[in-house]
Amino acid sequence: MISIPKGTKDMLPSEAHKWHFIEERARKTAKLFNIREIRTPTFEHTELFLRGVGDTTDIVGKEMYTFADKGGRSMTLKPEGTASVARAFIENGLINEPMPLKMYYFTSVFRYERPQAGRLREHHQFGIEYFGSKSPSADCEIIAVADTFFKKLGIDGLSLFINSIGCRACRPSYNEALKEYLWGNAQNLCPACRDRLERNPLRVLDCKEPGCSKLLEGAPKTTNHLCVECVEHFDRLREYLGAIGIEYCVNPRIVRGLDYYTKTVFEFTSSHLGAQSTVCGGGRYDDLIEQLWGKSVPGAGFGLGLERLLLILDSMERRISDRNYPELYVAPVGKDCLAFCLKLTQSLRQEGVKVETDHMERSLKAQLKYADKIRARFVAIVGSYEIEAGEATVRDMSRGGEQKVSFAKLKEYIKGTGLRRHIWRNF
RNA sequence: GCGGAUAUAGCUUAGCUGGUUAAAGCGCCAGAUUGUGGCUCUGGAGACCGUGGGUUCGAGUCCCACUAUUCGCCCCA
Repeated sequence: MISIPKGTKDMLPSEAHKWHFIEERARKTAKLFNIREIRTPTFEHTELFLRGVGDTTDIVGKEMYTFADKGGRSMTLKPEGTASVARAFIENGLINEPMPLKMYYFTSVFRYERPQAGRLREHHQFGIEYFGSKSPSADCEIIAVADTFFKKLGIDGLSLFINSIGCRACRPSYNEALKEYLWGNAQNLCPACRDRLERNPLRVLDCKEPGCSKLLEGAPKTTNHLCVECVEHFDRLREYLGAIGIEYCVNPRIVRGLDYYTKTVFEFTSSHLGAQSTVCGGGRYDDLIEQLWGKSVPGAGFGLGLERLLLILDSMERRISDRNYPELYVAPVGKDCLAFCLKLTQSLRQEGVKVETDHMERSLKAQLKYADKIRARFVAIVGSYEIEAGEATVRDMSRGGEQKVSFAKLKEYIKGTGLRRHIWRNF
């Protein structure tokens, strides 16, 4: 038996409606903010991620699905969404669009890691990217997009943490201060952190080893070493978040694992998730486009994990009902009526009625049983009597009543009696 | 890459200190007379008990290895 690859999941028909629900709410949210969709390839030249995400990161260093194609080019399955969008922005001259340029995407993300609760080797993200604005109002709006989306889904128990990790101008001096502090106590650091100290000192900050955590309590904070510009940016972001009523908590320990972030970083965590509690993470990346292209264009965005979102919805026992039931089931009585029923079914579908009919050559009794299971609202029984009389015997499956309806008026009857149609449309 | 836990039908599980044809519920299929669902009843299909080796007269049960799953570490959504 060939099994599914480690860390991947099938999306089965019985849970399709949950994904559709999430995707629809995401698209509606994006529309509210005037954000348009972009789609980029599943794989890119490896070089893009080396330059964009940064080769000191764990993602690039040990988690990428990299392979040589038949032409000998090194390709990599997207380990995150932003680099691809940045590449598309540059390559398609989107700099000439009116700024800011706001885009959203759904994408598969691939990382070679050990799976655990809320972590897969292929997962899916809803993400947004804003290009062209260096104003903290853009950071604020990005956070508002995520917040609005969560509210639309009816999710609670979320916490928003924000931080500023500075920019090219002030980060080096912070790194120095941090290194100096940590060097004095290096014997208390875990081996991984001792290594990080040289390569990427910022990363020590979010280590959860007890020893490191304790040491970090007295460590210098990024927010105390920011340059004037970064301080102002962070202050204004907080002011704007306050103005639109989004609650947040400043957490100086938040450092994202992607090198392109500057100034603002943030994450939403959920109490409903296990150890991997971050459901949405993002921030500002003012140097990313320049690193890839040479020209400087500021940007900011977030990535939001859809599997984790689904875990939250499940653990909240928030029922997402599947209302995509057939409006009508056409039940042929005997094989002789099949051709007639196929024709009837086909013409009803052309008129926009959701119809199902028999493909299992079941008895009438079994067909009614089946119609009940698939929750068809009506059943049209079509036997030789009905064909002769020119009208179907229509059974209302929730009430139990039966009525003769001429074939020509079936659609009218089904649609007209569908009292719930109005409610369905609002869903 | 490193730890811990688990592995019996499609799903959830039972299987007592090793002992004959491995159970149950749900689900699936079919019937309970003549063309009618939900409830009930009856029957059926479906398991090389994760894989390989060992101990034993005898292994689903004990031992070892491997594999897979799962939770956690690192890191991330």
